[in-house]
Amino acid sequence: MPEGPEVEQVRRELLLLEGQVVQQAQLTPLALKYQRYVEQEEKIGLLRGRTLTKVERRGKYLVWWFGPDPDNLKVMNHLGMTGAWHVSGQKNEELPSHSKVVLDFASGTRAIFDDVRNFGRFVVYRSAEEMMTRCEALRKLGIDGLAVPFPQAEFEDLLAIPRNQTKTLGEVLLDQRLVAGVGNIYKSEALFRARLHPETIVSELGRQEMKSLGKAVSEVLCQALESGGSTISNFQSPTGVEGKAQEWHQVYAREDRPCLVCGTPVERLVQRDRSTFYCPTCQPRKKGGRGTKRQESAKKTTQKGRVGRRQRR
DNA sequence: CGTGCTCCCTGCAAGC
DNA sequence: TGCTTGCAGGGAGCAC
Repeated sequence: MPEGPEVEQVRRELLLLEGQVVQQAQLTPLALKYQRYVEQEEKIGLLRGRTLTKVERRGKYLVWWFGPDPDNLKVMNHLGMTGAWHVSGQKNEELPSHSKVVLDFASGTRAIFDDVRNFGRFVVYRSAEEMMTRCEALRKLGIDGLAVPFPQAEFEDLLAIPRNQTKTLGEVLLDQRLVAGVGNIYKSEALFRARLHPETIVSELGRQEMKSLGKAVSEVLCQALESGGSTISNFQSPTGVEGKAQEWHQVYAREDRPCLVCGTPVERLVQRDRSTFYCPTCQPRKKGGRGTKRQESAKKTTQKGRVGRRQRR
């Protein structure tokens, strides 16, 4: 699943499209089976004839800017779990099986948005203002986890606000209003690097621990970007470049396997329906920390690799 | 303002 | 072997 570093990787590979003019923008027949794209049917036509002036990343979102007016059309694009862009010069090739959006540029370049699980988004707005009004999540994003230097003071200020004080570290790190760009993989990796137990309550953190946490988040994300992102299960970059970040995952998806530092079996717990992997030895619970109340909602799993989940359908 | 719950999706691993 | 079940995941939208 693309997190901040993977989305940044995608952005960089889309940069070659900047300055190009859209000849045609279409939704695929498959896309029109979903309400979220039917809503875009009319607006996507507005892209024709526009120049793509910029592709920027905000957290895990890509924002596509279309000119000529700098405050002209904007596209909010989220890759969700399985969204991927394919860029090529071939227009006669068969589309990937879950393609949703096809952008043809005057240069002959074609960009295809393919999204297997359909959790991604591609939403056209008439202006930046409309986008920021309509897309609350984008408006509320916290600091960018990939920012260099990492804004540590701002990070600590955000941790100090009331809604964050009572959360566990595992919960708060996934909140895009704190650090935008952190996902489930780098959440576990950052906690491991900071040697902090995922059930630690934010208010229990000392100055030094907040510093380690910010540093760990920043380092994990930046290192992932340098390695070209994690190529895991369903993430693919536009040009098929394979990331190497998964090669240094210390705890993620390593339940029951020995910690690479101390050999203790890695454990997994579930927080807000998301798995968190950690080493119980390297990331000990805080001494004297209360926090026992929290264990109810963050139950440790009993079966290997399976979690009891709510029933659906 | 906040929290917590449900839903969106489909490939595929696990279980029978 | 072949079928069914349900997990994986981030975010939107809703009720309260």
